[in-house]
Amino acid sequence: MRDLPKIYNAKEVEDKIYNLWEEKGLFSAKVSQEKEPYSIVIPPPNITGILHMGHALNNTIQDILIRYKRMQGCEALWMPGTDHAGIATQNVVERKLLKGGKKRHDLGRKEFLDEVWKWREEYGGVIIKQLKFLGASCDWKRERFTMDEGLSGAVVEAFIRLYKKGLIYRGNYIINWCPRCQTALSDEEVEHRDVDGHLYYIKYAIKDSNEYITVATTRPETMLGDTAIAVNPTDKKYKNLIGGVVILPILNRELKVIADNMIDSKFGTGAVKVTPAHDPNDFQMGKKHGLEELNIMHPDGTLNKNAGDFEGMDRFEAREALLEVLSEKKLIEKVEPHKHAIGHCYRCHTIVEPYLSKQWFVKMKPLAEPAIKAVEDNRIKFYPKRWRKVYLDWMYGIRDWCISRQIWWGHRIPVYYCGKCQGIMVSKVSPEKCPDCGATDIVQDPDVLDTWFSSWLWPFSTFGWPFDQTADNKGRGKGEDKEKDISTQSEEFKYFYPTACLVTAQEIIFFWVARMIMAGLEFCDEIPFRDVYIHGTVRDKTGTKMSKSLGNTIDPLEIIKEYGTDALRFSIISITAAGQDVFLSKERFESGRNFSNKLWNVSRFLMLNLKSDISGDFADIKMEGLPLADRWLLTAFCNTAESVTKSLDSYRFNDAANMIHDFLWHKYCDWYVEISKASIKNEQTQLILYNVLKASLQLLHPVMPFITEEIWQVLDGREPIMISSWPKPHKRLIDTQANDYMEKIIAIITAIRNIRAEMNIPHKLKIDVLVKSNDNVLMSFSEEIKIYAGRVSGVENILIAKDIKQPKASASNILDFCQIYVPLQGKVDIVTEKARLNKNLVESERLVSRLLKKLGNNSFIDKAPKEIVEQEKQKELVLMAKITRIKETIENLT
RNA sequence: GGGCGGUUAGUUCAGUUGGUUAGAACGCCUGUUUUACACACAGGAGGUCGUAGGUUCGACUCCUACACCGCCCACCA
Repeated sequence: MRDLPKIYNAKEVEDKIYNLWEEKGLFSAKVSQEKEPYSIVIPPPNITGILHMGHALNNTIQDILIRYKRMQGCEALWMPGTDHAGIATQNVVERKLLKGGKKRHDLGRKEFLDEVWKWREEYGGVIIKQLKFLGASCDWKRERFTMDEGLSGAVVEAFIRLYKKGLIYRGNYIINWCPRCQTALSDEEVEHRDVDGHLYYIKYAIKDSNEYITVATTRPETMLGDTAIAVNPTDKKYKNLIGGVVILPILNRELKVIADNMIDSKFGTGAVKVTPAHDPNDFQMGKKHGLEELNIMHPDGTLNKNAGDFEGMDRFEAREALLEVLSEKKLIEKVEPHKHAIGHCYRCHTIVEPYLSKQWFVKMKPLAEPAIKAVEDNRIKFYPKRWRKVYLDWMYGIRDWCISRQIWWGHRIPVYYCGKCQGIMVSKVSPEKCPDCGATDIVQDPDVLDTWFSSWLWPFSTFGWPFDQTADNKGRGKGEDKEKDISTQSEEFKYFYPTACLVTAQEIIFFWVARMIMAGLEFCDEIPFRDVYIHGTVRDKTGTKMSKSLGNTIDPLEIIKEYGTDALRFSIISITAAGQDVFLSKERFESGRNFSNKLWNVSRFLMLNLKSDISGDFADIKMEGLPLADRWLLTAFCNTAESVTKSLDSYRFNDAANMIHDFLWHKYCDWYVEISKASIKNEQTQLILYNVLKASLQLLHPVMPFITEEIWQVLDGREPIMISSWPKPHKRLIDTQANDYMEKIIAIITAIRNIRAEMNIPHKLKIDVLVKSNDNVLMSFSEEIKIYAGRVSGVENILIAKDIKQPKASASNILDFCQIYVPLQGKVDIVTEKARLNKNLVESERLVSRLLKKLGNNSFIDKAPKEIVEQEKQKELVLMAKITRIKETIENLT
């Protein structure tokens, strides 16, 4: 054993330890038939990502599971990688180009993509480096990227399979369009936020009449694309207008008045303008009534030539201009404030436009069915359970998935069009000629796929799926492992898939979790994971979600720098109850830092006091003749080991962390180490100090990997703690009676300390103590009590006996099972002493009266279980006796 | 509009199937340089568990309403 430096230098230790693990190859997992597999795939962070508290929480949890299972003897694989994050990354690179005054179209597709790859080479690995700072024990050699050769092959394969099954189609529909990113979005990529808007009441002239019909709208500019007016067929107000014609203001086009029961006659005026090209409802109505779909907008959100004088204006600019014109013409009946939810792009937060365009879709209902069943049958379980319902509700109402994106960065859609006959070819590679007409004029679809179209394959594409391919199956990207043979990869898939647990946040259930389940069942005929653990969202202390734009973030890297990674991990885990959101402030990390410091110092204490050649494990501890405190500690340790194991098995990470904290700090350090200072040279004491600390470090290792490894290396060093075996409680070491009596002694010592503190007895002054008790067993521990109390509460002599009389001028403390007297000639003030005893009396009487009420209730006696009644009667006896003794003690005070 | 979560000490939160004298951390008060740790040690104060009902021998825990805070979903223009 070597010494530990006085101060724990987290940064230095963390670098050293992480390198040690990596050098020894401890992160890597391989197929091993003797071991049970335990695998987790990481939610691949975006290559644009930088580590935030959400990542810190998410990855700490995964690392805890992986380290725990690894120590339990599983072949634990944590599969890492990154996501190409189509829109997000493209936006970042576009912004960078813009600084040089260039747009992506100035470069052209190929050159732009080169730029993105360059950017990725330079910055795409930042998040991985940061995960390493966090201590993540991923099998880095397996690191994947969603744009790898292999994973790209998987994407194409998945597309083609679905297309052939008729589950992918192309069509003109209203989709969510981001005018800034200039691409379609899926429904999930739109964030709805309540916005204070207005409801404008606009008058449309009825043809050949002086009258008007008023419609209400929140988006007046879309009226330029109106192709009808709709009312409810049962609405008496408008009955005679149905089939008539009204004049669209400004553009003066004629619009038919149609009847449709989609219209709610109670909302607004009961009459609705119909704009099939710019509203999903109107689109549906338009189809039903054969209305013209008139697009008035360019992809960038400016109006097109169909908008007349408003052509070229931005949509919101046009709204203002249009309202002005309408107002001049006195066509605005009124304007009401109106709060409503408006969709925003989840990547750039621009207001999304419902937009008519030709896109590719996945038919989801057939995919959803088996995925619903898998959860209904509990083959996949959600933790906490409430997310099961959220998942199922969404799946029951699932809608088709718009998967084409009008951006460049991503997997290009494997569809080719014949320039001559317009035929469609779906293929892995560009066909040389059209199979229908033989033309060679062939163009690939310019669009790329939604990022999530690669993510949903992640749990199996990372294991080399698809397996029946040769061309697309050569592993991971640029150059490495080209020779890897297919059977090996299938072997790994068979071994590690399905994965054990998916750890993620609530926001991602629909985007990713649900889709992975569908993909797993569709493409592999097997669920992708058995458990889904949903942790809370990280918020600031006011409850607002942490985000860069709000500036309310706490940077995990800063915490790591200041307090150490283990402090970060411990703190965030100990305050995160299963699935609850986490409210953070910087001060909350102090508890983790303090705990690190405590661990470090108690370890230093051992180094300074233990024999340098100490060895021997739990088996070498001789229980025979072992003192009480030692038995108590061993029992408490076994209980802790058992509870921690149970907690980790049920995803109760905060409980696990807090239980080890409590054991190590308050039992091991505060009591056992203090007491053992009296017998520090004793071999058994040393063995216990040594082994209990080591085993506790093991229990703590999944949560605080670095400091536990560092201390372990110094204490033991034979093999890293990381691959040591998870501690099991040994029956031999458990002594319940000793445990109970030690708890009593702790109560006695606490009572003595209480007297000392309240009587202001100086620390250096030794005192004598008398304990009156009828408990023979307690008396049999007299010698130990004397040592313990002497060591930690400054007691010179202590006498435990049945027939002790209350000495004159003594301070006392009456417990449930004994009376404690401290003779203090000349130091006891009768008034304060009485007050002290009285407080105890009042509290005991309060408890007794409550008990008496309960025991006086006949139906309690009749109906409550016998043990409970007996237990309450016992309590009453004990308390009554205690009250009597307190009263006597007060009376004898002179 | 539908669904979900929360409401427990000054603060932030635990409290797993109903039976504990309702816990922790931080903060607060008092004392301590006791030979690992002041990022510490010892002692202490502090809660009618959001409100109102109900079920039960018994409710922080189960049920029903309500209030407030927060989140998610939703094509009422």
